[in-house]
Amino acid sequence: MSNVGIGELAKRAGIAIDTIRYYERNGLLAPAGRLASGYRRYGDVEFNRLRFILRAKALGFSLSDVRDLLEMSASDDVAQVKRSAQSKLADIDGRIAELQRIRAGLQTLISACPGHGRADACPILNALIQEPPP
Amino acid sequence: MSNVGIGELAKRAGIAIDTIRYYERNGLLAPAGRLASGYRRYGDVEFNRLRFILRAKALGFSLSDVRDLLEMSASDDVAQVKRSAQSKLADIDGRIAELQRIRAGLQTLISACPGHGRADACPILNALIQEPPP
DNA sequence: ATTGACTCTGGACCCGGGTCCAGACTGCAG
DNA sequence: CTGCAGTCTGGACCCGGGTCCAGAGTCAAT
Repeated sequence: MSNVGIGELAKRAGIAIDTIRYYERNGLLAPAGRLASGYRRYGDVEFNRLRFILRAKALGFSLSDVRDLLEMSASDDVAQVKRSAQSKLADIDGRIAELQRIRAGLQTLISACPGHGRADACPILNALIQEPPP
Repeated sequence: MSNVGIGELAKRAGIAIDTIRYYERNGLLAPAGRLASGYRRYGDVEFNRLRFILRAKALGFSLSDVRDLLEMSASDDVAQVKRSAQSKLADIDGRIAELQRIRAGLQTLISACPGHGRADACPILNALIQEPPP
């Protein structure tokens, strides 16, 4: 199958060529080999690895998280992978809770704001002006 | 009251001096005046404005959002402020929904993962390997 | 008057995650 | 063989939101 150049790989993955080279520089995705000319060649293994990277990123992992995941998967350390996923889940829960806290504050202010009149009657502005920052 | 220097203002606001100067460079907070020496002086107005900035940031507004809010509040355009807050609320809702989608995907994988055994039996790794990135 | 703490400026640097560029070289179709 | 698209490298640059630094000048307490 495969054995494609960087342009084709980028096209198949739906990302920019530069991004692939960026991932390579950062130790996430090395080409399967090179032509005598130096042109990178990629096979199915690399394509799947790249999809792994993109998928993990979409799940909220940073590139260095992804690097860790790839290392763990290479080392067959399933327990570690699971722990990492759990820790990422807790992280995401924290982010959701924080956003919900912010949302509630904003919603309260919006509900109380008449939407017209003088600025000093606007609870949104007043809250920003008067409440202590956290 | 007040009429303090930048160090005192930073201390009262609980942020770094450099951050105040950074906000000034970015048009968010100018000092009330300067001494002949060039030293910045700040009064209550500036202190409140700084708290506004910090509070708005904590509500999920970017610095350029905050700049807009400050301009709106200066122009007494309450309707505009309310619309901006509503739009920020929608934005936050979107971020929450996205995180919940991610969370659900992750949770499913974690539940299905035995946490031991070979890597190819781990649904977390398999999902990352096999599913198409979005 | 001296000293130590404070402040000034302009600019460099950090992080993550890319994006873009120039100048040289290569691969492939016609 | 020519011509053009593709690729190579190293490095610069972008974003937001700061952070740090050097060298010079200043304030206030003793």
